[in-house]
Amino acid sequence: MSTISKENYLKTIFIHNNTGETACTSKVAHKLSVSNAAISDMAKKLSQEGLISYKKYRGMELTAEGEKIALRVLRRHRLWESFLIKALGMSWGEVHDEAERLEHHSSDSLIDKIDEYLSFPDFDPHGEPIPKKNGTLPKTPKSISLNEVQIGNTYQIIRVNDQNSELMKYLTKNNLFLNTKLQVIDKLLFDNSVIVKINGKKIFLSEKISSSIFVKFLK
Amino acid sequence: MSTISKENYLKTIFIHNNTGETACTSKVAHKLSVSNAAISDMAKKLSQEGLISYKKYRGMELTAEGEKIALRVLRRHRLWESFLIKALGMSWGEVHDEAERLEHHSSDSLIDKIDEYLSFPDFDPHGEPIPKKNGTLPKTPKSISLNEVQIGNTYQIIRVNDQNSELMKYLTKNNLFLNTKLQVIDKLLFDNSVIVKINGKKIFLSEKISSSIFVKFLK
DNA sequence: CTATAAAGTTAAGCAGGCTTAACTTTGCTC
DNA sequence: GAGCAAAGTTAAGCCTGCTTAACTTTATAG
Repeated sequence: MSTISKENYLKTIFIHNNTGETACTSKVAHKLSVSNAAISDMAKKLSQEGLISYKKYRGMELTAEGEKIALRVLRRHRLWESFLIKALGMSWGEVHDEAERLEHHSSDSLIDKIDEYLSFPDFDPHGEPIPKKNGTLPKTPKSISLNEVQIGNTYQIIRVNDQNSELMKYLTKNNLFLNTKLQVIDKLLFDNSVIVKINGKKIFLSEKISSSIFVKFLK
Repeated sequence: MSTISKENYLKTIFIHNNTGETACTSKVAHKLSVSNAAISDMAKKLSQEGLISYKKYRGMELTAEGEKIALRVLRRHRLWESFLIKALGMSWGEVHDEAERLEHHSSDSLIDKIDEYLSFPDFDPHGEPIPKKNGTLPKTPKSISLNEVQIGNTYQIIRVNDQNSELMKYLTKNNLFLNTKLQVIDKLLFDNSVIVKINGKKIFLSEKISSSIFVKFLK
């Protein structure tokens, strides 16, 4: 049986796998705010159910079956976020936590109605691809993190990491939105922070923040 | 702490209390699809938390504190139902089960946004009053059950009991909506069923169904 | 007033999803 | 390749919300 907890484990493992790495115990534990022991425990169960492949001390990877569930949860999450912003005028910073709960408590029929309401979008308001009903994931345009940009160039924000409500609120407060254009003024090597100019205004971005913002090169 | 399970117990007790009776173990158990033992168990806990008053073998009644929580859940449920119908075009029969889950997983802020979207309605699509943010309940117009009507008279449906998705689907299929006008053709005393005419068409309604439909006298 | 059925309660136990504490494995440094 | 810190695992146990089975209370019929 796929419970709320299991859905969250699978979703988190998917996101880790998706960056190329096998999901390791402590990272998943940190993300889910549970102990490492809880991960080992659940890894056994998910493995037995055929949802992940798991070798002790070697991290976790989703099976096709597990990925299917993860994508279904991700679809729900991203559609809910999109819907709450579009239909109810909620803000970037509010919707993540809300969607984090709603994603586990909506019927397929409801999710499909939301999808239809939004005209079957490919991307959510953070620029993340929304898994389709059939399980496919729209192709994400190439992007680099704001950590890796070059001084003097101009870029456009095409994706932000939707992992943290506080971060979202901070971005909103500083006029950092999807599609915002920015010029790189300076990079401070000793702390990996970046200084950018948006609409003529200089903004300082710490490594933590800039690494959550993904851009494409403009000029 | 108020958990999902406790919210459901309180909501169910409220609905029973609201009809005038103290909520008895077996009725609440039946409604929640759990054993009587589970009710006794939970009654102790809710009582200890000051949410209900409970004397063994004597049923349960909400305290002011418990009623506050119950009304908050009811508000969420009825606003969600209204919203799903209005914003997403879902049907009477679909929304109950959906709202039954969503009511436990929405922030106050989200619920208030839904309330605003709907222009702060007093009644939901079943004619049930929607508790206000401040905990007050809009006054319900006087109504009688379709069981108690008199042959020959004409009535208008002003409320239906939203307890069962299957019932809702049945009503929809038979053109029984809120505000529908109907004429009472006959009542069969031996099984308490009723025969009514709607738009010139005769419809047979069993006791179970007619007792869930509430009407006001027209002529 | 008593017998009895119905309703309610208690006790023991289970499953899920955690925790902490103790232990094991890994992999890196020297 | 020995030693050690970090990462991971196991074991025991807790809490919630249920279950079933056995028992108690209540209400009612005669």
